[in-house]
Amino acid sequence: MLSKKTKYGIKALTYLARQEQNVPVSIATISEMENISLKFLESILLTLRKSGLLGSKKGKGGGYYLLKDPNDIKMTTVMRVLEGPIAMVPCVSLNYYEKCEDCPNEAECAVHLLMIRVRDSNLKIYRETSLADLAKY
Amino acid sequence: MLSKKTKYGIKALTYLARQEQNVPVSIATISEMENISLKFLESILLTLRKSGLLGSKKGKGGGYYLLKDPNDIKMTTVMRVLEGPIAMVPCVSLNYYEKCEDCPNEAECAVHLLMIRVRDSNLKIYRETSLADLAKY
DNA sequence: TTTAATCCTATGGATTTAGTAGGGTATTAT
DNA sequence: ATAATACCCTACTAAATCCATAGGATTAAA
Repeated sequence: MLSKKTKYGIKALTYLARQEQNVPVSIATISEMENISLKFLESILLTLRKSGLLGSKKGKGGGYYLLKDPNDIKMTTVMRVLEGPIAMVPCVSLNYYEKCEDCPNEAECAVHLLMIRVRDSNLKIYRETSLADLAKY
Repeated sequence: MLSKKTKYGIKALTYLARQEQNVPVSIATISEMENISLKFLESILLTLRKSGLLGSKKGKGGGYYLLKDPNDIKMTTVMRVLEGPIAMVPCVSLNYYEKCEDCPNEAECAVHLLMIRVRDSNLKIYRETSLADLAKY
């Protein structure tokens, strides 16, 4: 299951990508428009800012804004920041590989084999999908 | 992340599929060969039996065995039984559809759009992969 | 009748999730 | 300057899920 954190994070990013101009949007605005708990959203946007996807401006008229063109924000990045590794098991993770304790031979492991296929296909989708693609609709 | 339940379940099914003859194999045997906690495996095999994938034989010389040819056991079935719905959000689930409370319009929802793509590609993989495919290696 | 196996229920610790609460700090418009 | 606005940070919690264990009941073969 996708966590609400990720779900809300994607919604917020899309909302920002849909703005005509890239001016700061307040948390409160996004919270209202996308029906997301304000405080929870606050923590999510903080994560996104720390990851380098968003910039922020304090004070009156402040808020969050995208740091890059939506076409250049791939969903691989977004998913990794919000949801964590894309692989469903550590033994097929590209960035966070870990050997399974119980598994003597990865080459013969059915789970390993299956999950490599799943990882590759998901990776393909996330790589081919940008924030701009999702914001279009 | 894939749950251990699913991971162990797939391993157990593969172990059974790799047997020369389809005779009952005890929980203890599978547990040892695949390094899975016996009691946990027990509950998993019970689930698989209740779902109709496995048959069981009680008493001495008893154990679990596949009810169908491994070629006819698709991973869609296995994943749904062990891990639950394949969709990452209920609003794109074929079998367990649920509308999102917060989302006024699915057609414009970025999460919805993205997760449909993910669902479709995963579904394709699970449909095209049988237990026999995984047991080959 | 003994032994070996599944069947079933319950329980508990650990971890994660999805928030909530409350205050602190920085910036900007006026 | 100062009030208003918005970001920043920490801590807490209720609920759910995950992983596993325990113990007994039931069944069937030798």
